Amino acid sequence: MNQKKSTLASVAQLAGVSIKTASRVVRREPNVSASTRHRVEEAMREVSYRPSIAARATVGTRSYLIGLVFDNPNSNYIVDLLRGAMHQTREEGYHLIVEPIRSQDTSMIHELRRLVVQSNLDGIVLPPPICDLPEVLEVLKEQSTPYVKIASSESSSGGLSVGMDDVSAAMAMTSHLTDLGHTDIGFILGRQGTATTSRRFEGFQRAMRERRIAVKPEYIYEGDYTFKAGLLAGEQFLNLASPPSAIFASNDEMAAGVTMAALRRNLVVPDDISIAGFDDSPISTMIWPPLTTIRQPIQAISQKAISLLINDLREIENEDANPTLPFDLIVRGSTAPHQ
Amino acid sequence: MNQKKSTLASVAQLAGVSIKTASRVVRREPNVSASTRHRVEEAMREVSYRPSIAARATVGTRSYLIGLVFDNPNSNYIVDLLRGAMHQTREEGYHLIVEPIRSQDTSMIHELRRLVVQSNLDGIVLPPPICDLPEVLEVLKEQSTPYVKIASSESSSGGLSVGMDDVSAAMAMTSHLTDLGHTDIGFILGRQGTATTSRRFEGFQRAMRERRIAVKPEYIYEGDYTFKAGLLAGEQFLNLASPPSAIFASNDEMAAGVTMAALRRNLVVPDDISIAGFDDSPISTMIWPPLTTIRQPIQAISQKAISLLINDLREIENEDANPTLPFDLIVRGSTAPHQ
DNA sequence: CAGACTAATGACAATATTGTCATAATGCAA
DNA sequence: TTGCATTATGACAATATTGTCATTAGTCTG
Repeated sequence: MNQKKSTLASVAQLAGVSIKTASRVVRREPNVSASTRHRVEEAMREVSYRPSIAARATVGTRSYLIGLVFDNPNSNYIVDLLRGAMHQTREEGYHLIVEPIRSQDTSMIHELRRLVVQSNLDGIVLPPPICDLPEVLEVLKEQSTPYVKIASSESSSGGLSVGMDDVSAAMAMTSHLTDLGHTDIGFILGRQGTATTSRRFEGFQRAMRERRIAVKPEYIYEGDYTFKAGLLAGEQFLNLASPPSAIFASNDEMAAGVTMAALRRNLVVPDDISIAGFDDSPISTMIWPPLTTIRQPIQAISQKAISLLINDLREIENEDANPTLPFDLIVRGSTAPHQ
Repeated sequence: MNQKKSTLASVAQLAGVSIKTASRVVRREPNVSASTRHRVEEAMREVSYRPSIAARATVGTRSYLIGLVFDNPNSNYIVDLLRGAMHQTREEGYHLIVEPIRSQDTSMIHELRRLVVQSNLDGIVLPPPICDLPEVLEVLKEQSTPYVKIASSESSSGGLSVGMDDVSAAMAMTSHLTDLGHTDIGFILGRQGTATTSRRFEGFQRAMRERRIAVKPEYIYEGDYTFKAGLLAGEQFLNLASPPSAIFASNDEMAAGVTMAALRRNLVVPDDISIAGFDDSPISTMIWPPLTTIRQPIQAISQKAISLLINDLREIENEDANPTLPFDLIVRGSTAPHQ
């Protein structure tokens, strides 16, 4: 049983240096000779040293704690976000504190403040829709807690936001459909007022404009990201005198709804109609045929957010280039050449 | 700006007692006179005192940290579990550390041990399927870290498990169907070897036996909890010379698959065939008609688990009564009287 | 080679809390 | 009132780490 405690003191003793010097090596501070650094690192490996967050936090400078608050009905999104964030925090020797908060709740702001000051968070990750609440940003500025927003609407002021290039992704999907020969393409919007849906719609429109294909008003449906909205949209489109030959829904739930609508009319997907989704949510492979869709790099996004928070938020702060991460266009069975 | 630090020292000074006495009041230790206790509590309120977890953890007795590890493909389940666990930990003045682990990964055990010893966890919650891994339980016993399992299979040895009474729930659903006049009921099993599916099947069988209704072998299908399995099961059942008039799938994804199979044959649910699911997952209301299903009290279960871990694990340990929490039978549009 | 500067290292205090042990106050029986 | 037991309280050490400042070693410049 060589569980031997693994404290900085034991490392220092083993390496024959002072505790402080050992600390310097651990924290990658300058002014340590190469040889001692080497010796200490060896000792660290020997006793498999891991710094105690508790003690670090006690002394008070850094807490080595990153917060992640969420209030989002979409569990898959949250879990992916969590996975990425946890991986990165662990990588950097930090820990993650996760807190669910309810956006509308009046006591929310109060709880948020408590979380931030009591746990002495080094930073906080704000996924949508929380990242678009001005009062939240207010509190964080007031407490001067660094934060990174995830996929926020560009209008929301202040702070860095990391996300995906929704416009390009929607353009890519639209191009995929036009490349297959489709020109009559229906588009289903998501919930009104969300940043993502307007960006996705913009991408669709821009791609269509580039190809000089007119977008008919009756081919636009205002949905709300639900399966049912997709079902209704599908029925409405298919009832038209000249229905579209392809439908691009701005998320997978709605695309699944369209699929069901098509099925009800005994249409064969993708032979009779192509259907495209967005998000690569689990439902996209749970239905038949599986959906052609866009995969968001959610884990990568939250990793990036954490990494920014821990490492180089300061430097980047001034240049307001919100980093975007690459997406994947996933072609599955729901899209095919226009016949 | 009366942010004034709020340490135990400040509380003690304000109350005119020693730090130690203030600590005693905070920790509800005995041997404090009513008057001083009162005075200290007043002072705590005054400076809105909150103990520093960091310092507590440093000194080493209790860490006030509870761990929750997970490795589960079902995001909704995890998020619900998280919600309940977080609520309860917050309630009790503890914090929650969440870590994703991969059951099959060889380094998993090592990481788990690291988590437990490094963070000095006061306890850990083990959801399925992790709760059924003997080596995990081994590590925890070795480190003498208390743990509570969630919905473990009864065969898995040692430790308390809190969950739902799957048998009764399946019986309730079966009764619901027989009460509607159905006697030819198809049952779709989940993944082979999981504790839940065998319990649900047992409930189905028991209810049928009680009503003296024979269960035909061709009405049993071995699925694996996926949408596709449900689709295949549905097709197989509906191809039978005398197809069942109701189908009870042991989760909602499969029930959704059955619904799609019925739809493909232009059958009307629930008029032509009743379909029942299990779990009340989001898909149950995303399809049409919405599924009659069983709601697991997931949040309540994880709350209970945390509460047990923190408060009264010791006392209960000996009596091996694994607590079960009440479920809900949710009747929606997918079941109707037999015609 | 002296002087000055820089790099490398360590001693010690500080952090917020809890555990141990000692001391003071109180209650009660003889 | 004395003696004893119990209750209430506090002084002090311990926890693992980081920050401050001082000291030593090493290097460069003239």
